[in-house]
Amino acid sequence: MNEKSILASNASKEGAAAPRRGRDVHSEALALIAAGRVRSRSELGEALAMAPSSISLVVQTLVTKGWITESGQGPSTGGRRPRILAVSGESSYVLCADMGGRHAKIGVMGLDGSLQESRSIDFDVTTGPDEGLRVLGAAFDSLMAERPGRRLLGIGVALPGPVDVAAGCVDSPSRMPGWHRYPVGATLAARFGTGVAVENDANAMALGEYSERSPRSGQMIVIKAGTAIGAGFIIDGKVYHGATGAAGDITHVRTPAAGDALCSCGNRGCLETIASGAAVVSLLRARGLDVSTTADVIRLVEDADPDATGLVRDAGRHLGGVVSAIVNFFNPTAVLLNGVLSTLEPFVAAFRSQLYEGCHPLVTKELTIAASSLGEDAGLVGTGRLALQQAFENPHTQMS
Amino acid sequence: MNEKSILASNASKEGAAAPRRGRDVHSEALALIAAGRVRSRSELGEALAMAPSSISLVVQTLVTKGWITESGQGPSTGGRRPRILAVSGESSYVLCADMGGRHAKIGVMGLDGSLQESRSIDFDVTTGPDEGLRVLGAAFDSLMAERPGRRLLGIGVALPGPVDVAAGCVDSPSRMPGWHRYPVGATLAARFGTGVAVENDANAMALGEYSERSPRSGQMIVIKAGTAIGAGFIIDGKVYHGATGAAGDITHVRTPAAGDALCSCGNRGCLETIASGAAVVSLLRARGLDVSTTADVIRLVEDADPDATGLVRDAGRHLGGVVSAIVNFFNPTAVLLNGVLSTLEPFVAAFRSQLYEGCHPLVTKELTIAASSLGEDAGLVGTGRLALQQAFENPHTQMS
DNA sequence: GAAACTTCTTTCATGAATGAAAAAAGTATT
DNA sequence: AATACTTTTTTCATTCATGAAAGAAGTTTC
Repeated sequence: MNEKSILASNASKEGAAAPRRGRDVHSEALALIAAGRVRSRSELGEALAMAPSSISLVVQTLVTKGWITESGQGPSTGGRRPRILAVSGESSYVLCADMGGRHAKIGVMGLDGSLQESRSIDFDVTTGPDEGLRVLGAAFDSLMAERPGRRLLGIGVALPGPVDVAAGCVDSPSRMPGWHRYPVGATLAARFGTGVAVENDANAMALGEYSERSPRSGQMIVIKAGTAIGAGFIIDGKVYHGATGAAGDITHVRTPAAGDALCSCGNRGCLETIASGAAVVSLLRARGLDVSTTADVIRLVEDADPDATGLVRDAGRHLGGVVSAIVNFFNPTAVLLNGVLSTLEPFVAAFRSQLYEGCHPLVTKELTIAASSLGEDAGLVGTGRLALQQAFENPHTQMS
Repeated sequence: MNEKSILASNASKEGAAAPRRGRDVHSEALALIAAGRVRSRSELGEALAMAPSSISLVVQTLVTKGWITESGQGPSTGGRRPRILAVSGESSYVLCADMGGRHAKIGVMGLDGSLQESRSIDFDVTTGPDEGLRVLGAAFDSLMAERPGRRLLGIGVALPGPVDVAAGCVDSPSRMPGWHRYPVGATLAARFGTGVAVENDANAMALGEYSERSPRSGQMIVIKAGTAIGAGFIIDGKVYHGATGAAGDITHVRTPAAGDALCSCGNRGCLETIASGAAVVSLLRARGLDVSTTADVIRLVEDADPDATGLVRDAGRHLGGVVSAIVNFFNPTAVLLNGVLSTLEPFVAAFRSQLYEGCHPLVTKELTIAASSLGEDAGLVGTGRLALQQAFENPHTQMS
């Protein structure tokens, strides 16, 4: 009964018949057109790998529903000229947020998937969900107030803890007092009247990076190396969540170099106690330096402080050691580094070298190891994409 | 033009209209029935996640084409009794082989996925592919001679090295002189006139274990701990191969306890040098004990030899340490142990305990950690399944 | 033993996507 | 400018899979 009902609820949706499984052609078409990746029906046909006849029907419904319009003709390439398609709801947008421990980034993404605005706000996760979501809601309000007459289609939020995506909440977070199973998604959905996608911050970051890569295929691991360490894993274009949604935990892997240092998780010897930004800070303080945040460490390394540079290099090495085991087993197409530490060359270099040394040649042969291309906006882009995906799916919010 | 033609050849097949992309429902249904994984229409519906009505039609065509028959009724579970489905080509079979370094196992699998026979043959991988495949071919011949009038539908072979599944050969194996890119699949296909599936031994083992588990879902990692160490990873019911087909390498992960021991891969500090059966053998010899094979070690441990037991326990612990990093990241539903070492309680106990200690509770909460249920036949069952899958796919060899 | 569920299977009208062919709108060639 | 080719889009009958509802065959409860 259990299994069956789950299957049923997945398979059958809203009474419509036979939507091609796991694929809403209309959403995809809309996204492609909005992103400017296709301009005519025939290009859309190629992009979606569908028959021209089907494309014709899809475009027809999109036009009659008022989502797209035909806007003139394009240049001929030796035959009939294509009729240019464009989204009509150009003014619609989604809101996205990437919450950290001490501050958050919020942004606005257009239907084409472009991040139209990105700003930082003060945000203290330790004040609890009520206050936290109040602050976030107010920030969203001001973004919306700056866009009168434009429609909000959805919201995406990334949180720095284990996220239950289906329930839209965090589960047993280690540094988010009061947030355990607090209905973040439902709260925001009620406040703004739209769908809300909730995801882990590292996963969102991974999705963001993935969506910006040119051959959008393969398996990708994205490591967030900041004050804390996180990782996200993309397979088949989707975030891999694992059996209990806890996949991507890398920060509490035991590593010998960590010795007996006590970790926030209660265990000893976790990677976090030696390779995270927070770890470097406390190691530097132990050496008598006056640092209190990861940003201080960044400054020191940029000023070529030998102690700081050495510790950062060590951090990169230890991270590389742990990741190499995963890469060996997992054989991904790319490993990307993000987070503030990834802006430091010594860190990246040590990470890379450790990865090449610790992995089988067959695995590193065609492996891309690189620093993020999106930088601080990666998480925002990821949550934006999630929000768009959710907005396009199902009970289609009729556009203006 | 290039892109277009590729897309076209993918999308449009043999004039038929709208086959659900990348999926032949009839083959899958047949496979499920033959494998004994479903016994009735309704079970088939759950397994394929299709509507009962569709299943009805699929079964109808399979029956009229003579591939399956209804054979009586099953037990009721509180309602109408299911009508049992079974393949009609009961006499057809596939051959399978699991090649090791010093010997091989070969077997016969029926259409229902049951291993009808399993025997060991002498086989020395170092004699090279020509001789090796001659020996294997002869062994297959005798299995076939014992089954006159029955049809061979396909062959599955597992090899102890990195396998290029698409090409049907091994690529840069470390202990298989002369086998590099030798066309194993093509050679056997030409000799026996059937399709041949070639897979890595650990992957085959993983698939075998997977196919015998009750809720056939989730992500599963299977570790082969024998003279060497290998691992296979199943996701969505399929072997995960990674970007270059090298996924599952666990034996060359660096582990600090290994120190500077030189590994066969040319590197130092690999897990293999301390946690494999071969490693235990050489460590015992260094202590002056008279052992030469992993089987000797097994005997010693069964006789409660303290040295051997201690080293085996260490091996389990080190393996557990490496696997815990992977499990943390990957959050699978199950981790299974196979290989001769997995028959030793001290080994399994140490592995388990290390895994529980080294993993985040959120990950181990619902994690199954167990010794294999299939034992030595796991690889054989896996290759048999692969052979069946291949046989069912494509130009359907019309059954008798 | 009749009524009330359950489970399994089929019937039927419908939606989604298709291929084939034609139409529409160009460009290039004579 | 008439003809021949290209490219883009639509029309139409057809196939695949579906949901809803009914039918078939049991079990459980009162």
